[in-house]
Amino acid sequence: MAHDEPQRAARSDAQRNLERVLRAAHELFAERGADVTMEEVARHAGVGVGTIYRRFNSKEELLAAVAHAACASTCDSLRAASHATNPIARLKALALVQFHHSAHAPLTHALPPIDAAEPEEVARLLHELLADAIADGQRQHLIRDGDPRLLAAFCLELLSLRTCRRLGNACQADAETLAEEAVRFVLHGLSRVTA
Amino acid sequence: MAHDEPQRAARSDAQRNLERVLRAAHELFAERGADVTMEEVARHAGVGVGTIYRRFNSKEELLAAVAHAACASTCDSLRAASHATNPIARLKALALVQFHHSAHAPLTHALPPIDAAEPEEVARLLHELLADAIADGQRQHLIRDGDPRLLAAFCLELLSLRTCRRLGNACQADAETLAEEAVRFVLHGLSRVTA
Amino acid sequence: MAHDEPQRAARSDAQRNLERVLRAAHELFAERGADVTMEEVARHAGVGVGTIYRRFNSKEELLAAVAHAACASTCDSLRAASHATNPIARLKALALVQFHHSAHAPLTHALPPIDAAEPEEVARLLHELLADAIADGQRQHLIRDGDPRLLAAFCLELLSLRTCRRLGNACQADAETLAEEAVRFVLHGLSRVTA
Amino acid sequence: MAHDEPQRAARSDAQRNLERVLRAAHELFAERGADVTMEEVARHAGVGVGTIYRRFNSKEELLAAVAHAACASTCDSLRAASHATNPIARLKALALVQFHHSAHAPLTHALPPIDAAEPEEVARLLHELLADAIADGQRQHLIRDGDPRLLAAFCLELLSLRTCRRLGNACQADAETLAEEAVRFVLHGLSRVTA
DNA sequence: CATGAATGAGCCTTCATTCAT
DNA sequence: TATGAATGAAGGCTCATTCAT
Repeated sequence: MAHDEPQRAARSDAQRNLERVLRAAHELFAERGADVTMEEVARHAGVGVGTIYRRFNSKEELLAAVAHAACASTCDSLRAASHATNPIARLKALALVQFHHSAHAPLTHALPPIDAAEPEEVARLLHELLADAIADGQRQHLIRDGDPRLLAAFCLELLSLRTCRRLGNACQADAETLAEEAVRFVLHGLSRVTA
Repeated sequence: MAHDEPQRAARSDAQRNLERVLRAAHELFAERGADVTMEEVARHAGVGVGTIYRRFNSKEELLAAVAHAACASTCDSLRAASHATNPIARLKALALVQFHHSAHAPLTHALPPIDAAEPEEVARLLHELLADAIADGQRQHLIRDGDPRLLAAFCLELLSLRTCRRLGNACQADAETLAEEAVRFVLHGLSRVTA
Repeated sequence: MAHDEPQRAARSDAQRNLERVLRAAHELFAERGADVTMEEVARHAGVGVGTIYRRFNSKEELLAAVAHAACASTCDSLRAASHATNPIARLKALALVQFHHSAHAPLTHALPPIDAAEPEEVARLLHELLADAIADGQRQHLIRDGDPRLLAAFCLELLSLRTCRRLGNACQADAETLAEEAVRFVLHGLSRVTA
Repeated sequence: MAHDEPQRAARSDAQRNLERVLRAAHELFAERGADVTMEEVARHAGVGVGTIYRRFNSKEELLAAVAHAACASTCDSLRAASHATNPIARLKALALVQFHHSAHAPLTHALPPIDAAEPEEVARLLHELLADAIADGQRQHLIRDGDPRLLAAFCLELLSLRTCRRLGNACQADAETLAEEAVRFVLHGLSRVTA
């Protein structure tokens, strides 16, 4: 037991390094996409490049791992958001998840097709849950008619941080305000036009 | 005049090469952004790298030229689209321009800030014209209330080829159909909800 | 302290590589000027090109560094040579410094104007010290009359390794012998012609 | 005969082009050495690159031709200068030839060893004639003792335009004045020290 | 013959990856 | 196990040379 201490310490050190690497990689890749140097990631994480290559066999693997973590986090949020029973509330909650997930756009965009399965799966799931909510809303006559999958897709598109950034350039509002406006616009777009 | 022939012949050949280079560069940059090799562009155009460098001093200049051409084309379309007097028709026409202009997204995204002025100017103009159309529509009670600039921004975002490509993955329709659906969604979102 | 060893070992290895690079670069640049390939320098130093670029941001910087080292070495020699009190002895010593410094002629010639400040400063200093020695000699009636700056310039010109190499082609003597002959010629040229 | 006219005109045109190319190449190479672009030479000569390649199979050949012309000119001057009977006058005349020949230094410096035979032959001849003059002067007790070949070599070195340019930086005199000073210095260096 | 557009080998430089310490 | 120096393949760019007009 006594001689376990240093090992455990070493292990926790390694664990901490792994986390630092992932955090650093996430920040940089999410901000600037794939054209960030491994050296830069290492520096940002406060380790040497070798330390990264001990855990990840290539830059691609690191990208995939970071994307995986982001997707896992989004999935947690999705599970929580899909519990609401009211279709409109569910729709709002899911939209908010999409809004935050889109913050990693440059990251998922940078993935090579072979590694893009998971982010696409997340997008697929998000889209499915959104379509379900819309279909429910249609059944309850809260939302206008139309292919739910298509309507859901439009909603997703409208609710990305990237979008909000561009709006910030054209208009005069902060991201959060714009997000709310976007949800409102979407809901209006989905609302029934009564007569 | 007769002795002009060879010169003009040489020039027309060069002209054709220039066009091939621009076309090749446009296709590749618009598809995959800036991380396309000059060698690749040259191969795609059926010329050597030197031929490209005879016309463009750097990859950056080539990118800028291609972006310029795309912007000029979009401007032509904008002029044509902004003639419609009916606000809704104008809105549809402008939306279609945006739809096609967005096909170059990775290209304009790849431009260094210094060269991004023109694409941003086009985006600004597109946005302004759309906002004008929306404001007109509001005055004629054809479009619901709300900041025209904000509403216009949402419309733009929704009408990109990129968006349509993603929708193509999730749904079962070709790009043109999706574009029409998107316009319809947007118009519904802008329509007055008559109690 | 014990755990400093590996770091210091790594550092000393790197240090040795740096020295090898500088030595290789010096030899090649001094011999053939700037049109030596970085690959060639690397091969000559027994390293990869990347190793050079780790220390020097560009070929120009490498050139500048090599030139700086050569100038520093010359400055040391100058300090030592300028201590002699006898003007003739001082003149001889300085002439020898010039003789050795001129071995790097193609190197300093290859520097871009922006980096040429230091070599020019060395040349200026050498010239100034030589002119001082000549002026002293004139005051003591050991050297014939004439503008000391001009006479000094002639001396410098006559005392270059490059010159000696050419003499070696035309005559039948080694460089050192020729250097001595050159000093003798110079001194004779500077000597007072006593009617 | 009538139909000879255009041919002769064409031929004289070609002749004129050849001269222009040689003159342009001479000016540029003599000023900046071998790192002048063929395109630059062509532009300077007012022709296309193809016209140069019609006469010279390579840049190297052009360099050699330009060097040949310069050497031939120098040889003419040498022949004229070597007629003087007075050794001192002959020495001065030859020194002046060297002074002007050295104006092409960067050009001859740029020649690859294989083509350097002729310039070296000129240098050899110049050196030989100078040594002869010195030997004559020694026989007539006008010049101090010493190996004539060695003394001649020193004279040559001292009398280059390149030298004069550098002196111009350090002192305050134009090239011609400096040349005269150099000759004076050389003659003083060669003069007999009586007693 | 003249032209100058096209070619492509080769140079400088970057960066993912490896490996000695 | 962590470090960061070393490696070298690959990309941007230049320029001697060729060739269609």
